[in-house]
Amino acid sequence: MRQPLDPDMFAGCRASGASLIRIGDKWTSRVIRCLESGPRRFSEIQVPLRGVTPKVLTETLRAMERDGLVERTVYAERPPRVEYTLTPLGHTLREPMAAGCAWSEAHLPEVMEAREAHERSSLVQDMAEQQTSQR
Amino acid sequence: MRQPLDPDMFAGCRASGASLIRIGDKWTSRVIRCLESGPRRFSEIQVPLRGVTPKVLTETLRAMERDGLVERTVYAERPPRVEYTLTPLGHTLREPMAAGCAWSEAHLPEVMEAREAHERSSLVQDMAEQQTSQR
DNA sequence: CGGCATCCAATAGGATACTG
DNA sequence: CAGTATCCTATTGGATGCCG
Repeated sequence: MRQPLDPDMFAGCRASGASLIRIGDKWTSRVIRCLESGPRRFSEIQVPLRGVTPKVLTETLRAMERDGLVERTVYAERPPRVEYTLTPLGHTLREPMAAGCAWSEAHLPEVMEAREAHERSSLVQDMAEQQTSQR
Repeated sequence: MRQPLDPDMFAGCRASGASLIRIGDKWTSRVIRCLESGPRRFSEIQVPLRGVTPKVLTETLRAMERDGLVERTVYAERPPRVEYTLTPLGHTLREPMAAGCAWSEAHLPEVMEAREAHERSSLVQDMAEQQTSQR
Protein backbone atom coordinates (compact mmCIF):
# COMPACT_ATOMS: atom_id res chain seq x y z
CA MET A 1 0.00 0.00 0.00
CA ARG A 2 1.11 3.51 -0.84
CA GLN A 3 1.99 6.17 1.65
CA PRO A 4 -0.02 9.36 1.34
CA LEU A 5 1.92 12.47 0.43
CA ASP A 6 2.73 14.89 3.19
CA PRO A 7 0.38 17.82 2.70
CA ASP A 8 3.09 20.15 3.97
CA MET A 9 5.97 18.70 2.02
CA PHE A 10 6.56 22.09 0.42
CA ALA A 11 5.98 24.15 3.51
CA GLY A 12 9.59 25.28 3.70
CA CYS A 13 10.05 25.10 -0.02
CA ARG A 14 7.77 28.00 -0.68
CA ALA A 15 10.53 30.12 0.79
CA SER A 16 13.54 28.28 -0.59
CA GLY A 17 12.15 27.34 -3.99
CA ALA A 18 12.27 29.09 -7.28
CA SER A 19 9.73 31.62 -6.06
CA LEU A 20 12.14 33.15 -3.58
CA ILE A 21 15.42 32.97 -5.42
CA ARG A 22 14.84 33.59 -9.07
CA ILE A 23 16.82 30.61 -10.25
CA GLY A 24 14.20 29.20 -12.52
CA ASP A 25 13.90 32.67 -13.91
CA LYS A 26 14.21 33.02 -17.63
CA TRP A 27 17.06 35.50 -17.47
CA THR A 28 18.87 34.98 -14.18
CA SER A 29 20.62 31.81 -15.31
CA ARG A 30 21.84 33.47 -18.46
CA VAL A 31 23.10 36.52 -16.68
CA ILE A 32 25.16 34.27 -14.44
CA ARG A 33 26.70 32.59 -17.43
CA CYS A 34 27.51 35.97 -18.91
CA LEU A 35 29.32 36.97 -15.73
CA GLU A 36 31.22 33.73 -15.27
CA SER A 37 34.16 35.03 -17.23
CA GLY A 38 34.48 38.26 -15.27
CA PRO A 39 32.82 41.64 -14.79
CA ARG A 40 30.58 42.90 -17.57
CA ARG A 41 28.86 46.12 -18.43
CA PHE A 42 25.13 46.53 -18.77
CA SER A 43 25.22 46.71 -22.54
CA GLU A 44 27.61 43.77 -22.79
CA ILE A 45 25.14 41.54 -21.03
CA GLN A 46 22.29 42.83 -23.11
CA VAL A 47 23.74 41.56 -26.39
CA PRO A 48 23.77 37.77 -25.90
CA LEU A 49 20.41 38.05 -24.18
CA ARG A 50 19.08 38.91 -27.62
CA GLY A 51 18.20 42.48 -27.01
CA VAL A 52 16.20 42.02 -23.86
CA THR A 53 14.66 45.38 -23.03
CA PRO A 54 16.66 47.45 -20.56
CA LYS A 55 13.72 47.47 -18.21
CA VAL A 56 13.66 43.70 -17.86
CA LEU A 57 17.42 43.42 -17.61
CA THR A 58 17.46 46.08 -14.93
CA GLU A 59 14.80 44.25 -12.96
CA THR A 60 16.72 41.01 -13.22
CA LEU A 61 20.00 42.55 -12.16
CA ARG A 62 18.39 44.41 -9.27
CA ALA A 63 16.79 41.23 -7.99
CA MET A 64 20.10 39.40 -8.21
CA GLU A 65 21.82 42.25 -6.41
CA ARG A 66 19.19 42.11 -3.71
CA ASP A 67 19.87 38.41 -3.22
CA GLY A 68 23.61 38.95 -3.07
CA LEU A 69 24.36 37.14 -6.31
CA VAL A 70 25.87 40.06 -8.19
CA GLU A 71 27.57 43.29 -7.25
CA ARG A 72 27.01 46.55 -9.03
CA THR A 73 29.85 49.03 -9.33
CA VAL A 74 29.42 52.53 -10.68
CA TYR A 75 32.44 54.40 -12.00
CA ALA A 76 32.14 58.17 -11.87
CA GLU A 77 33.27 58.84 -15.42
CA ARG A 78 31.98 60.58 -18.51
CA PRO A 79 30.30 58.73 -20.05
CA PRO A 80 29.26 56.75 -16.98
CA ARG A 81 30.31 53.13 -16.70
CA VAL A 82 28.66 50.43 -14.63
CA GLU A 83 29.99 46.95 -14.11
CA TYR A 84 28.32 43.86 -12.76
CA THR A 85 30.31 41.12 -11.04
CA LEU A 86 29.38 37.72 -9.73
CA THR A 87 29.78 37.58 -5.95
CA PRO A 88 31.31 34.49 -4.31
CA LEU A 89 27.76 33.41 -3.53
CA GLY A 90 26.82 33.89 -7.15
CA HIS A 91 29.71 31.72 -8.23
CA THR A 92 28.46 28.84 -6.10
CA LEU A 93 25.35 28.81 -8.26
CA ARG A 94 27.35 27.81 -11.31
CA GLU A 95 27.58 24.19 -10.29
CA PRO A 96 23.91 23.34 -9.84
CA MET A 97 23.10 25.40 -12.90
CA ALA A 98 25.59 23.47 -14.97
CA ALA A 99 23.83 20.28 -13.88
CA GLY A 100 20.57 21.61 -15.24
CA CYS A 101 22.13 22.72 -18.51
CA ALA A 102 23.81 19.36 -18.93
CA TRP A 103 20.49 17.62 -18.49
CA SER A 104 18.85 19.83 -21.08
CA GLU A 105 21.54 19.19 -23.64
CA ALA A 106 21.68 15.48 -22.93
CA HIS A 107 17.95 14.87 -23.06
CA LEU A 108 16.80 17.43 -25.57
CA PRO A 109 16.48 14.86 -28.34
CA GLU A 110 14.23 12.68 -26.19
CA VAL A 111 12.04 15.62 -25.28
CA MET A 112 11.75 16.69 -28.89
CA GLU A 113 10.85 13.17 -29.89
CA ALA A 114 8.20 12.90 -27.18
CA ARG A 115 6.81 16.20 -28.31
CA GLU A 116 6.55 15.19 -31.91
CA ALA A 117 5.00 11.86 -31.00
CA HIS A 118 2.43 13.68 -28.92
CA GLU A 119 1.66 16.08 -31.73
CA ARG A 120 1.10 13.21 -34.14
CA SER A 121 -1.27 11.38 -31.83
CA SER A 122 -3.30 14.47 -31.01
CA LEU A 123 -3.56 15.20 -34.70
CA VAL A 124 -5.12 11.78 -35.25
CA GLN A 125 -7.51 12.45 -32.40
CA ASP A 126 -8.59 15.77 -33.86
CA MET A 127 -9.30 14.12 -37.18
CA ALA A 128 -11.38 11.46 -35.44
CA GLU A 129 -13.39 14.14 -33.68
CA GLN A 130 -14.06 15.93 -36.94
CA GLN A 131 -15.37 12.68 -38.41
CA THR A 132 -17.70 12.27 -35.45
CA SER A 133 -19.10 15.78 -35.63
CA GLN A 134 -19.71 15.48 -39.35
CA ARG A 135 -22.24 12.73 -38.84
CA MET B 1 42.01 42.56 -21.93
CA ARG B 2 38.60 40.96 -21.77
CA GLN B 3 37.09 38.83 -24.44
CA PRO B 4 33.75 40.05 -25.75
CA LEU B 5 30.79 37.79 -25.11
CA ASP B 6 29.58 35.67 -27.97
CA PRO B 7 26.36 37.31 -29.15
CA ASP B 8 24.96 33.88 -30.00
CA MET B 9 26.05 32.11 -26.83
CA PHE B 10 22.43 31.27 -26.13
CA ALA B 11 21.45 30.42 -29.67
CA GLY B 12 20.89 26.76 -28.88
CA CYS B 13 19.86 27.49 -25.33
CA ARG B 14 16.65 29.13 -26.35
CA ALA B 15 15.46 25.67 -27.24
CA SER B 16 17.10 23.77 -24.41
CA GLY B 17 16.62 26.31 -21.66
CA ALA B 18 13.83 26.79 -19.22
CA SER B 19 11.63 28.20 -21.95
CA LEU B 20 11.31 24.90 -23.76
CA ILE B 21 11.21 22.42 -20.92
CA ARG B 22 9.30 23.88 -18.06
CA ILE B 23 11.93 23.05 -15.46
CA GLY B 24 12.14 26.45 -13.93
CA ASP B 25 8.39 26.35 -13.81
CA LYS B 26 6.80 27.00 -10.47
CA TRP B 27 4.88 23.73 -10.38
CA THR B 28 6.78 21.25 -12.56
CA SER B 29 9.55 20.66 -10.06
CA ARG B 30 7.07 20.00 -7.29
CA VAL B 31 5.02 17.61 -9.36
CA ILE B 32 8.15 15.60 -10.01
CA ARG B 33 8.89 15.38 -6.34
CA CYS B 34 5.34 14.24 -5.70
CA LEU B 35 5.74 11.45 -8.23
CA GLU B 36 9.18 10.30 -7.07
CA SER B 37 7.66 7.81 -4.68
CA GLY B 38 5.39 6.22 -7.28
CA PRO B 39 2.20 6.84 -9.24
CA ARG B 40 -0.22 9.40 -7.87
CA ARG B 41 -3.74 10.46 -8.60
CA PHE B 42 -4.74 13.95 -9.65
CA SER B 43 -6.21 14.85 -6.30
CA GLU B 44 -3.26 13.39 -4.43
CA ILE B 45 -0.90 15.74 -6.21
CA GLN B 46 -3.20 18.66 -5.68
CA VAL B 47 -2.97 18.49 -1.89
CA PRO B 48 0.72 19.24 -1.21
CA LEU B 49 0.63 21.82 -3.96
CA ARG B 50 -1.58 23.73 -1.55
CA GLY B 51 -4.76 23.50 -3.48
CA VAL B 52 -3.50 24.70 -6.79
CA THR B 53 -6.53 25.15 -9.02
CA PRO B 54 -7.36 22.15 -11.21
CA LYS B 55 -6.92 24.28 -14.28
CA VAL B 56 -3.30 25.07 -13.52
CA LEU B 57 -2.47 21.55 -12.41
CA THR B 58 -4.01 20.17 -15.57
CA GLU B 59 -1.97 22.54 -17.70
CA THR B 60 1.21 21.57 -15.88
CA LEU B 61 0.58 17.85 -16.17
CA ARG B 62 -0.37 18.12 -19.82
CA ALA B 63 2.83 20.01 -20.61
CA MET B 64 4.89 17.42 -18.78
CA GLU B 65 3.10 14.65 -20.62
CA ARG B 66 3.82 16.39 -23.89
CA ASP B 67 7.51 16.48 -23.04
CA GLY B 68 7.56 12.82 -22.07
CA LEU B 69 8.22 13.44 -18.39
CA VAL B 70 5.06 11.86 -17.05
CA GLU B 71 2.61 9.27 -18.27
CA ARG B 72 -1.13 9.51 -17.78
CA THR B 73 -3.13 6.34 -17.27
CA VAL B 74 -6.93 6.28 -17.23
CA TYR B 75 -8.71 3.37 -15.58
CA ALA B 76 -12.24 2.71 -16.87
CA GLU B 77 -13.93 2.54 -13.50
CA ARG B 78 -16.73 4.17 -11.63
CA PRO B 79 -15.79 6.58 -10.22
CA PRO B 80 -13.05 7.20 -12.79
CA ARG B 81 -9.44 6.97 -11.70
CA VAL B 82 -6.43 8.56 -13.33
CA GLU B 83 -2.84 8.03 -12.34
CA TYR B 84 0.27 9.95 -13.22
CA THR B 85 3.64 8.27 -13.31
CA LEU B 86 7.15 9.57 -13.82
CA THR B 87 8.63 8.18 -17.02
CA PRO B 88 12.26 7.02 -17.09
CA LEU B 89 13.06 10.35 -18.67
CA GLY B 90 11.25 12.12 -15.87
CA HIS B 91 13.28 10.22 -13.32
CA THR B 92 16.53 11.46 -14.82
CA LEU B 93 15.43 14.95 -13.91
CA ARG B 94 15.54 14.17 -10.22
CA GLU B 95 19.30 14.44 -10.03
CA PRO B 96 19.81 17.96 -11.43
CA MET B 97 16.75 19.09 -9.53
CA ALA B 98 18.16 17.78 -6.29
CA ALA B 99 21.30 19.80 -6.95
CA GLY B 100 19.24 22.95 -7.21
CA CYS B 101 17.28 22.18 -4.06
CA ALA B 102 20.47 21.45 -2.16
CA TRP B 103 21.87 24.80 -3.19
CA SER B 104 18.76 26.60 -2.03
CA GLU B 105 18.80 24.97 1.35
CA ALA B 106 22.52 25.43 1.80
CA HIS B 107 22.63 29.09 0.83
CA LEU B 108 19.25 30.31 1.95
CA PRO B 109 20.69 31.99 5.06
CA GLU B 110 23.18 33.94 2.96
CA VAL B 111 20.48 35.07 0.58
CA MET B 112 18.22 36.13 3.40
CA GLU B 113 21.07 38.06 4.97
CA ALA B 114 21.89 39.81 1.71
CA ARG B 115 18.24 40.65 1.31
CA GLU B 116 17.95 42.17 4.75
CA ALA B 117 21.16 44.12 4.32
CA HIS B 118 19.84 45.48 1.05
CA GLU B 119 16.55 46.45 2.64
CA ARG B 120 18.35 48.29 5.41
CA SER B 121 20.51 50.28 3.04
CA SER B 122 17.63 51.22 0.77
CA LEU B 123 15.67 52.29 3.82
CA VAL B 124 18.46 54.68 4.75
CA GLN B 125 18.47 56.01 1.23
CA ASP B 126 14.74 56.62 1.29
CA MET B 127 15.09 58.56 4.52
CA ALA B 128 17.84 60.65 3.03
CA GLU B 129 15.66 61.46 0.05
CA GLN B 130 12.81 62.49 2.28
CA GLN B 131 15.16 64.85 4.10
CA THR B 132 16.21 66.38 0.81
CA SER B 133 12.69 66.95 -0.45
CA GLN B 134 11.66 68.51 2.83
CA ARG B 135 14.09 71.37 2.39
C1' DC C 1 25.95 54.92 -21.36
C1' DG C 2 22.82 53.28 -18.15
C1' DG C 3 19.18 53.71 -16.69
C1' DC C 4 13.96 55.37 -15.01
C1' DA C 5 8.93 56.55 -15.99
C1' DT C 6 5.06 55.62 -18.36
C1' DC C 7 1.90 53.23 -21.05
C1' DC C 8 0.18 49.12 -23.15
C1' DA C 9 -0.48 44.13 -24.67
C1' DA C 10 -0.04 39.42 -23.66
C1' DT C 11 -0.01 35.88 -20.53
C1' DA C 12 -0.47 33.42 -16.20
C1' DG C 13 -3.10 32.13 -12.84
C1' DG C 14 -7.13 32.24 -9.54
C1' DA C 15 -12.39 31.65 -8.52
C1' DT C 16 -16.35 29.51 -9.64
C1' DA C 17 -19.56 26.56 -11.76
C1' DC C 18 -20.54 22.67 -14.39
C1' DT C 19 -19.90 17.74 -16.79
C1' DG C 20 -18.76 12.67 -18.19
C1' DC D 1 -13.18 11.80 -9.36
C1' DA D 2 -11.05 14.30 -12.73
C1' DG D 3 -11.33 17.37 -15.11
C1' DT D 4 -13.53 21.41 -18.63
C1' DA D 5 -15.46 26.08 -19.40
C1' DT D 6 -15.83 30.71 -18.42
C1' DC D 7 -14.59 34.82 -16.43
C1' DC D 8 -11.61 37.94 -14.32
C1' DT D 9 -7.47 39.96 -12.25
C1' DA D 10 -2.51 40.45 -11.53
C1' DT D 11 1.81 40.10 -13.18
C1' DT D 12 5.14 40.10 -16.92
C1' DG D 13 7.33 42.04 -20.47
C1' DG D 14 7.65 45.06 -24.60
C1' DA D 15 7.79 49.97 -26.67
C1' DT D 16 8.82 54.55 -26.20
C1' DG D 17 10.73 58.71 -24.48
C1' DC D 18 13.41 61.31 -21.25
C1' DC D 19 17.36 62.28 -17.97
C1' DG D 20 21.94 62.54 -15.49
